[in-house]
Amino acid sequence: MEALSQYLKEQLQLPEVEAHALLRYWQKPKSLKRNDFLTRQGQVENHLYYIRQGTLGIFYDIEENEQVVGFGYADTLICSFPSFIRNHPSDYYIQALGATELIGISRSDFYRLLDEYPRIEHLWRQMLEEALLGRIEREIDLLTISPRERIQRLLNRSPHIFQLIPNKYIASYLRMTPETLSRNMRQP
Amino acid sequence: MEALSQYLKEQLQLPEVEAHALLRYWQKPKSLKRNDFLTRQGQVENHLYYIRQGTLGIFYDIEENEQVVGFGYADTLICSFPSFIRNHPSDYYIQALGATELIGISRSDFYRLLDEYPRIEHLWRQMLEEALLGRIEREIDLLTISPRERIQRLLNRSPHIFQLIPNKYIASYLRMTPETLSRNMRQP
DNA sequence: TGTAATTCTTGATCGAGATCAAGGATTGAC
DNA sequence: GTCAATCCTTGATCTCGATCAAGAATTACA
Repeated sequence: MEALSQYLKEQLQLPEVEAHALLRYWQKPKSLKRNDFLTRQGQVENHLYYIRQGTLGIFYDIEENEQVVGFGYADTLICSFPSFIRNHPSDYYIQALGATELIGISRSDFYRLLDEYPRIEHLWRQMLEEALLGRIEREIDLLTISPRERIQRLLNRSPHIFQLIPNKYIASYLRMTPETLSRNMRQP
Repeated sequence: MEALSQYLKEQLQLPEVEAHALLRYWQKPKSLKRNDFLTRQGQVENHLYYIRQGTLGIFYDIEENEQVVGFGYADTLICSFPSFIRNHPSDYYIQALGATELIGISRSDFYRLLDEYPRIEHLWRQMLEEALLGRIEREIDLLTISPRERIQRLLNRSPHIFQLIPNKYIASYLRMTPETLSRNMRQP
């Protein structure tokens, strides 16, 4: 709980009162082993999670293939966003890539807090803006034609991913095969 | 102004008082001819625009190629989002694809209104959530391997685009050449 | 309306990345 | 710590979409 509290107050500049209100509800701890599902396809995502430790992958089955669309790692938030927002069954599934520990807040609690505390909504708005900017970056990554350039962009933007995540997932995330990633990682 | 007012009140459910406050500031009309720039690369995006009529393209130069990353059409909002949010020079440029008429609100006015009216911030938060969901859809579109499937997804999600926008732009948007788009539009 | 510019289509060729395959290196589970 | 499973690498081949080209259709604008 410490890390989240610090994250809210220092990183996100949320005042004490609001941080306290948020933290009261943010306490549904969950432990996952490698390959355990946090969220399954078809299931409604009722929680927003904060990752205490470990790494997770967000997957989407596309034309019968498992496609990686994102990762989660310590001290960030994760959920099947469309499902959480829309309260609909999730097209995505989220799986632990190693031993993982999370805490969650329910959608109803979360949205109640947004309505109750304008500063929390303000914070959430800012986080959404950031998330949107991230997605826009990601879109350019995906549109970049050469595999080598795509790798380079990810290396620049998120070098830590290469430490945390097995290459085969990164390859899928970068819209290429593990072979292509391997061949292009050697000599830059 | 009519259309925007109606859009705010009916589509977005914004109460009279807030709609009125927003509209007071939202009045910087602009007319563009085909190929005119709304926003140039390197220029800071200081306005958020509402498109009264016409169509626009959002472009990004990627590996020396002009890449289409989005479109704008009547009764929607448009701007170089990262530049508008971050107050930094824009990597994107926005160009009219035909005669276009817009009205804009300045960033400073807009953010002042967000701070002043929680309901406007609430509305903006909801719009950001929607925009984020749209981007997530778009990501899946881009990850879809077969050109034919990518076309199909866009046809399902935004059939109107095919009426409004010349195919060569759509091809770029769908990460393929005009030739490939043409060849795959004939027999489904 | 007429004409020039642009866009769309169809064909032929080419090449980058996918696929298939197999040996070697890491990793994880007990 | 051991052994099995998983992951990474390297090579050979193949395939789909890009590229190049040229003619037809459409659109823009005076």
